[in-house]
Amino acid sequence: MGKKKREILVQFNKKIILETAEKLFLEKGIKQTTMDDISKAADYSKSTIYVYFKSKEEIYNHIIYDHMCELRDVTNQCIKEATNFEECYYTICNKLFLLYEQYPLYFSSIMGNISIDEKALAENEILQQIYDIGEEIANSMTLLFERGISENYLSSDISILPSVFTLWASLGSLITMSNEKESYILKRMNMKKSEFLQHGFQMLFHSIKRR
Amino acid sequence: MGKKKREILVQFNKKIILETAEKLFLEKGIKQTTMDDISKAADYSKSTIYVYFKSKEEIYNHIIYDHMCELRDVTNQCIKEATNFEECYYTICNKLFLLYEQYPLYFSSIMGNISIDEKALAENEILQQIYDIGEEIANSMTLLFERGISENYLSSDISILPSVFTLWASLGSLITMSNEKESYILKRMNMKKSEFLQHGFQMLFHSIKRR
DNA sequence: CTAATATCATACTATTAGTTCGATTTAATG
DNA sequence: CATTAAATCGAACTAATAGTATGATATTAG
Repeated sequence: MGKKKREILVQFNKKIILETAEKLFLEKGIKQTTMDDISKAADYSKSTIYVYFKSKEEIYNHIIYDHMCELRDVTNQCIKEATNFEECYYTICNKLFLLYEQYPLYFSSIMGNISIDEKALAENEILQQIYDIGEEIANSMTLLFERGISENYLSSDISILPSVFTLWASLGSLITMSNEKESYILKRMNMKKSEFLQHGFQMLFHSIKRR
Repeated sequence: MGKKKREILVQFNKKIILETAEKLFLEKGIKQTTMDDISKAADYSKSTIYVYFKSKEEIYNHIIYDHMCELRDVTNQCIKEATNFEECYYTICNKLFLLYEQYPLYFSSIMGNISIDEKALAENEILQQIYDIGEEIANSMTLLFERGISENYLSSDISILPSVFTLWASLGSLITMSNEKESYILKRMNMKKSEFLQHGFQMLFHSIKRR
């Protein structure tokens, strides 16, 4: 078997394991899913699972990585297609919300791993890759903010990178919170989650908007 | 022994166990601290520990509860002493940051448990108490926002409760993030953590400020 | 002193991540 | 087809740890 073919097979096996793990994680929770569960459901022996991934955490990190790539693609898409900064801002906000709904288990990690500190990163390939994707996203957002300045939505003396990171952290936390507290929001604020989120997105828009 | 005296002893024992657990959690991490560790360090047998707390999670929740009480007291203090809304806002921001530094392990839970959804809350006394403290804090913040309106820092048609919760989530996430990414912030933005935070606090102030 | 209560030590169960290793299967290659 | 190397299997094993059970011992109230 040529080297190419083998490599394809390896990726194929990894993919099956990851997809199975993700399905189980969603069904019964990450903590509650055991390596034996994954092994049985994916129809590989446990030893084989450990050939492909050196720990459960590495499986988790690979899932995060894949979804961060999706996030990067989505944001880049928004930036490419938007007609102006403000529209792009709200589109990204709503896409982030969709991402939460699609991957509630991973959303915080996806958002929070944008440019994590470079600790113990060197030894771990997948963490390194996660870091790199985070940087790509941060760079795209920086470009978007520059566009915001040129379109006069943002002041030209805004500190771009600090603003990007503050906004990013706020959006991530807002979206997570609106889901965790959905019934509270309905009861105490008489708002649907989506209304609450729109309010929050507007609020945070004003945190960066030119004054 | 009178009932009073016994009750005092119970509280005393609980306190020792909690303090010991917290010390160990800080030293070696929460996950890495075993119930046997706590038992040995606190000098109670493991069985006795389980008389006072029904699980490790309950110990954790009691610690959270205690620190949420501190947070409530601190915010109330700020609100009482501040000369105006803006000053109070920044004082609370800085107090939150101090709280993070004091309790890095619990900060997210302290901030995030403000008014959690009422699920499975009924059966669990300490979670119920945590919920109640969260409500107290939310109420204080509501009063503060009303003062902000009357002092003309905030617009009179602001949606108070949604704004409080969005701000709260944003501040919590910002503070946590600034610590996790401290070295990144220094390297890429050439800012000390405290500078970055001041920038973020100002940004978020503009998200609520009257326009 | 007696009875109730609190504490103790110890051993136990159950779960699960991760390892080991020899047996078996698969497939490339001559 | 036969040889060989790589991949996979399976099953038993280790180590860690939350939580339980139990019977003995100590403390204290009345």
